[in-house]
Amino acid sequence: MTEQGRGLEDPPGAAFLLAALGSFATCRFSERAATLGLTPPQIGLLRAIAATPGQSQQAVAELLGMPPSRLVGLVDALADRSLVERRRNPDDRRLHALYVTDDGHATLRQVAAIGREHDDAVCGSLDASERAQLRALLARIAEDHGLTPGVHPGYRRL
Amino acid sequence: MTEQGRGLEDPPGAAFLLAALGSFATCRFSERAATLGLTPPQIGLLRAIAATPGQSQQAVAELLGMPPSRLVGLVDALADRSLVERRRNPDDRRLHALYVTDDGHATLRQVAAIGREHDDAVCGSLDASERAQLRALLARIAEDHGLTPGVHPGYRRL
DNA sequence: TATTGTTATACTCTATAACTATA
DNA sequence: TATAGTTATAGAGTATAACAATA
Repeated sequence: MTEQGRGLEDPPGAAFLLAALGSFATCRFSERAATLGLTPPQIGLLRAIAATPGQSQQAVAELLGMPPSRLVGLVDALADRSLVERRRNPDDRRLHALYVTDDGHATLRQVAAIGREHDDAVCGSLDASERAQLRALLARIAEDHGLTPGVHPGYRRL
Repeated sequence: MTEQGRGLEDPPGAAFLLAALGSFATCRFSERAATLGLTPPQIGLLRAIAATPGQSQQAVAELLGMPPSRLVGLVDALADRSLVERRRNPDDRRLHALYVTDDGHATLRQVAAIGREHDDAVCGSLDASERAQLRALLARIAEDHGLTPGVHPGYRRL
């Protein structure tokens, strides 16, 4: 998506810079994720399952703010690669509890590694104190708008 | 697009916060743009034409980093609403020079207004000095990566 | 009848490549 | 033949709604 803020010559506002750099960062992260054969949504789901193991697909879909039908394809892709597994609940066979496998946890460690590389690549021009400052400012904004920590808001409906 | 950075519980890195807040900001800006009947890409194009009047479609497409074929539909939409116009070059009738009309300039003033509202809504929890600090940090990162000032990078190929 | 997960369908956005008109 | 713009086609990603299985 291409979005403009103000004048091409005027100093852009913080919100426009946020949108532009966010798009840039997402694009770059997507490239790194591809080296693991994963897409950003797949990684988001894998991490969500690891954070809340044993939840139903509907519960995880709710946490991530996406329709359950979308989750199905994402879980399929991760399950095909044995990174997660669905376990039927014997007490209520409608429910599919989601778990990360050992392979999935190993992949999550690789994900953490590319996340650090990504962070260094994006914020390379800032020293440690500046990066902490940036993190603090961004975290304040995110909290102010009620964003779930660690969850990408995607383009969920309001 | 949904992207995860690190753990849902670990403090996310600055790059992840950037992606998450950028997506959030884009979504919110898109809503404001809709009140003008415009999409973010249309606004980006309108602003680009205003910044470089009389350029060919190919030149503007190059500036924005999109294929010329994509520009056609965007220009059509803006031209249908008389916000921009194509003027054929009599010396080389293949060229369509792009100009913003008076209506287009009036719309750009409305765009500037919603841009300010948007900036206030997104950064409302920061005081003026913090917002300036944030802008400075983000501008450094953007410059470090060679982003064209005032132009949203979209998802252009590398 | 209500709920979980799944599938089917349709729609939006975009890129690639073919096409036209001018040169 | 080469270039500017346009149109056609196809693919990715996603939401909505219909459906099947289970309660």
